Amino acid sequence: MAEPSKRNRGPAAAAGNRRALIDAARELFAEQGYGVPFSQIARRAGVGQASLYRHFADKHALAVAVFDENLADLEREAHDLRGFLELIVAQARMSTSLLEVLTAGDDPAVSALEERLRRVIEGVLEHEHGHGRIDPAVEVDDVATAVSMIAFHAAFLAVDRDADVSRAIALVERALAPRG
Amino acid sequence: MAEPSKRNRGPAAAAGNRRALIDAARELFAEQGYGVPFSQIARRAGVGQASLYRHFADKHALAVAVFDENLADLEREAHDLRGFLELIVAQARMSTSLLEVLTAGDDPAVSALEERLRRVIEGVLEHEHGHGRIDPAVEVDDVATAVSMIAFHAAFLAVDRDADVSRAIALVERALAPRG
Amino acid sequence: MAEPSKRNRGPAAAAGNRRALIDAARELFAEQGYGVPFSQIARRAGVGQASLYRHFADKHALAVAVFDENLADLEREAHDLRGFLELIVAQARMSTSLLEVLTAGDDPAVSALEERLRRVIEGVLEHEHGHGRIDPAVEVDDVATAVSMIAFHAAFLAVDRDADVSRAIALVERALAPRG
Amino acid sequence: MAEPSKRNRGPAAAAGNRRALIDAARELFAEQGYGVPFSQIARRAGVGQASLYRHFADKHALAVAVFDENLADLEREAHDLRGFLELIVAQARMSTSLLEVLTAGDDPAVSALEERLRRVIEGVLEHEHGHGRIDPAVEVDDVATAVSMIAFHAAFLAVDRDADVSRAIALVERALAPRG
DNA sequence: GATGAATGAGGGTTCATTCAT
DNA sequence: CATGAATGAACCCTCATTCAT
Repeated sequence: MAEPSKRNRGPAAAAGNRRALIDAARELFAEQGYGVPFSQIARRAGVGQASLYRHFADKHALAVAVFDENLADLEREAHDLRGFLELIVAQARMSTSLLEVLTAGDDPAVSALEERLRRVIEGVLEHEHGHGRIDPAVEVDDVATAVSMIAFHAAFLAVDRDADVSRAIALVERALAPRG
Repeated sequence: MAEPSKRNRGPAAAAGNRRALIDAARELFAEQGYGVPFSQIARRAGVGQASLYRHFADKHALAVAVFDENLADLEREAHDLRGFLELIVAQARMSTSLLEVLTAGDDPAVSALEERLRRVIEGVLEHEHGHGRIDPAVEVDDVATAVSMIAFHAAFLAVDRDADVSRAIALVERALAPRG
Repeated sequence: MAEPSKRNRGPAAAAGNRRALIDAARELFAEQGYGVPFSQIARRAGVGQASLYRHFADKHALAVAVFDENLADLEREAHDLRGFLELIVAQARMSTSLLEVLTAGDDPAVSALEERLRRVIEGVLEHEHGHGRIDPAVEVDDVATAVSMIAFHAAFLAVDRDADVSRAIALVERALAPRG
Repeated sequence: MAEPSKRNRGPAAAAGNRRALIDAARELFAEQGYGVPFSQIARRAGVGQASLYRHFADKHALAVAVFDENLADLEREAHDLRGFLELIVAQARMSTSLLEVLTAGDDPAVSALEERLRRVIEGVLEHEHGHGRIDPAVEVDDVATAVSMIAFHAAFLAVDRDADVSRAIALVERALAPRG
């Protein structure tokens, strides 16, 4: 009675299932890395295994969906360089294992995400150029490279190394700073 | 007797087997990533599976052995900053999958390797301070962080993105350069 | 209203659905064998899965329906021995996978089909006895056995072995021919 | 103590395992058809699943091994036409599901088996031509076709239809008999 | 001490079937 | 009465690890 029983809640469950799957994937990728069993994601989401396959053809597709949400956060919240870098680092530390996924293969969905990331970087550059905190010669590709470096660094660090993260952010800021 | 067959060449083969295993592991990690089956490494080395276990308790131990040799190369060949960075990048691109292994867990063997890496960095710093290409305020930890960043970046890039690598090296050099 | 969409066209669609399902089943059994997923048959027919279940309780029932239509063709078109055998062979090569289904179990629906087949054979025998091309001692069961043999032979041959088929027909004709 | 325990009896078990697997396959193919789960064959043989894969890459390879033994029986025991046909029929009824396997694809191993079958047929033809029970014009291909027909017929019949089998043998004999 | 076959647990994937809409 | 998503059981296959020789 209390429990509406898990058995076939019908198509109405579809949207909720999708959300539960993405959330479960985000958690488990963070806890156990990208190698986490696909079946475990379904179990954590409280969803049948076949339903997982219906929503996401493979783990890659799930990773893309998680990254898509991360990117939406960036688009909404990142404006100045410092805030942008800190958000990137925070996301990388949460979604460690996604990074390796996004670099391999040439999924058009991934390319689209990269394009959106470049757009965010452009916004940051414009904002900072106005404030003189980034050298005028710095291009989008430079920042994109810096983002990649700092994200991987943060992702693969042991969890408790905040000092290292600050150091990395400082290095990037110095690399992009206006030159005498 | 007539045949010098593969079957049980006796203890004399031990050293050669160890070499063959490390070489096979290096190749296969590069070709197929860290996930390569243990059995395949033994086969490539031309060695029985149980012998692999005798020499290396698990894949982690093999990764450490490969990384140990990489470090020896660094100790022998790295002197100036540019050369050091280029060698780091080259190693990272060959032994991509090792990086993630080394960051997880706290194996004392890995800690020892990190200590040796710091020693190499110290040497580079001394060398460069004499030439004024690195800011005097830069510490070993700064370079260590930069190395981590650039190594991961190089490791996870698609194989043919040399331009990105150059850009990353330039960024690091700028971050470490003497400040006006 | 504007859209005559696929969604629930009401009871009127029932007959059309049945036809579409049988056609889809015939095609897919031919293309992929009897093992084709039930869901795929529904999709090819452009019908929901549950509707498939409403019309046919299981794959066996679908196979019977297809075979039923094959038999109607035989009843309509088969008169002389040669034409009969050629039609049998053609059907067997199209509906290969049905044969094994029909032989297993003792579905009364299948028995009814077998009875109809015997009736067709009787017609052929009468026709041929008049022309002296079949030995008077040949019984319906003899022809039924020959039909079974030639049908299986044709069904399991590689698709391009027409010579073998002709040879098989010739063998059957010789076996049934009047004896000196 | 009584039980030597199943756990890793070592390489010595290899030959015995191979035999057990072939025997189990023969039984299960007969009982449940070619669709029987691969895993079940391993269980029936009392062998780990991976060992099954070591010995036979797939079900097809197992079927070939079973058929290979059948053929050895034919080579040893078949001489006159009647005995040959009866043995073929008996084998087909035991190894029903193998027939469909052998007809699909173009495995060189299967081609070799077919060649051996032709050799057996040649022997039978020579033997019978001496006794005048087969028409001189009959070729190896004719008999091969007849064998295929009668084997499939026997294989797919319900188990208790001996009368049908006799009828089929009689038909083949008549088809091959000397003509007035 | 080296060998390589045996083991069985575990993950990926698919399918028949059910059921809320 | 049609729809199509949800379910979980079942199968295939691979792998790390052990152990008789």
